[in-house]
Amino acid sequence: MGAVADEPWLTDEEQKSWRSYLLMRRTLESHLERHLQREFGLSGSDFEILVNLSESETGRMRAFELGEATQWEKSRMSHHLSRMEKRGLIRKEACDARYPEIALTEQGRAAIEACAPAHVGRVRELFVDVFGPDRMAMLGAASDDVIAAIGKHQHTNCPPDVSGC
Amino acid sequence: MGAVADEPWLTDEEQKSWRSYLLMRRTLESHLERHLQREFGLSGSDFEILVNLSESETGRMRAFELGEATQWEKSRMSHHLSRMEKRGLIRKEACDARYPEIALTEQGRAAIEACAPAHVGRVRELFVDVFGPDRMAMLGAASDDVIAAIGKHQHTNCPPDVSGC
DNA sequence: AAATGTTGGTTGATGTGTCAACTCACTTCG
DNA sequence: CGAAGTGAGTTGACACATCAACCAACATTT
Repeated sequence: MGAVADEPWLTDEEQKSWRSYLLMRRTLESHLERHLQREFGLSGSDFEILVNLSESETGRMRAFELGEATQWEKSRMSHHLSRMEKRGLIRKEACDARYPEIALTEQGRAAIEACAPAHVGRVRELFVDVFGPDRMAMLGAASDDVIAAIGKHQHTNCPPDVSGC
Repeated sequence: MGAVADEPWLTDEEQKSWRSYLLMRRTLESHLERHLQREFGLSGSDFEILVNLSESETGRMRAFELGEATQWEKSRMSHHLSRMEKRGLIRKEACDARYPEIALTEQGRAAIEACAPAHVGRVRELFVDVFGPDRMAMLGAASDDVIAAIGKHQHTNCPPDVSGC
């Protein structure tokens, strides 16, 4: 468990921060998720879809657009939209006779409007305000760097013939 | 969507950082998880259990200890250990005739030793080194603050009679 | 000693995410 | 025109997480 330079292992400092981060991530996520579920009967996934739909001008989007916005796999999207439709939160409308549009229902809009303030309030209280503006800005910048690094890694590390990249 | 002080909403700055963080978190997690799965046939959950077992002196722990270390629900632990046993990664040994011990098998130890360097290497390359020491230290400190805030919130916000807190 | 409670652990039902295979409308190329 | 291809979306099988109910061994109480 040393800190030899060309070994992949983390130093004690690094490991401590990394593990704090992992624990925070899990604790925050399950806390937010549980409250959303208890108080409003919505999962984090439901919330994400509803936010995207409610932010669009028309309240309707194609599944593909939702996929771009959320970065979900298409099959996850399909499954989840079916479940949400069954619960009356959205509706699939076959306008294009090929690519159905996903529309927010009354009930869906009511749900998102009811829970958004409480949810955002908790995000602010437990995360944004705890970080504070400086650390928050730094986190945003570092996050963008990590996203870029992963993107670059995807391209450099995958010769085009290798499957599944 | 303004920034009225006593409203819960996030400012544009805050929202940008928060969303970058969310995207980073998801991208990193799915990237690490997918590679672990592809290259070694292990899920992140498998990895977590195996790391804890392999770090213990004896290579064996009680399920309860694993639960404390990982913060999993006990039923999740039970289900997952059953699956891992079926795959030969661990073994449940009924020494105490009541609380079975979870032991690393040969195969389990081989699996964790084979994949740990690659996994840690990716964490370093894509996260730790991208953050760099300063931002990494800051993230660790801020994470601890968030964990503390959530802990305090749990206590202050739940009158003892309310169910499920 | 019998009744009760506590606690670590299991089980089954249900909702969710992922992968691979598939459908179907439309394109493109022969 | 017809055959192969493309791309959005669906489906089914499986792994997984969560919840509530349960079990079984120990502790406590009376």
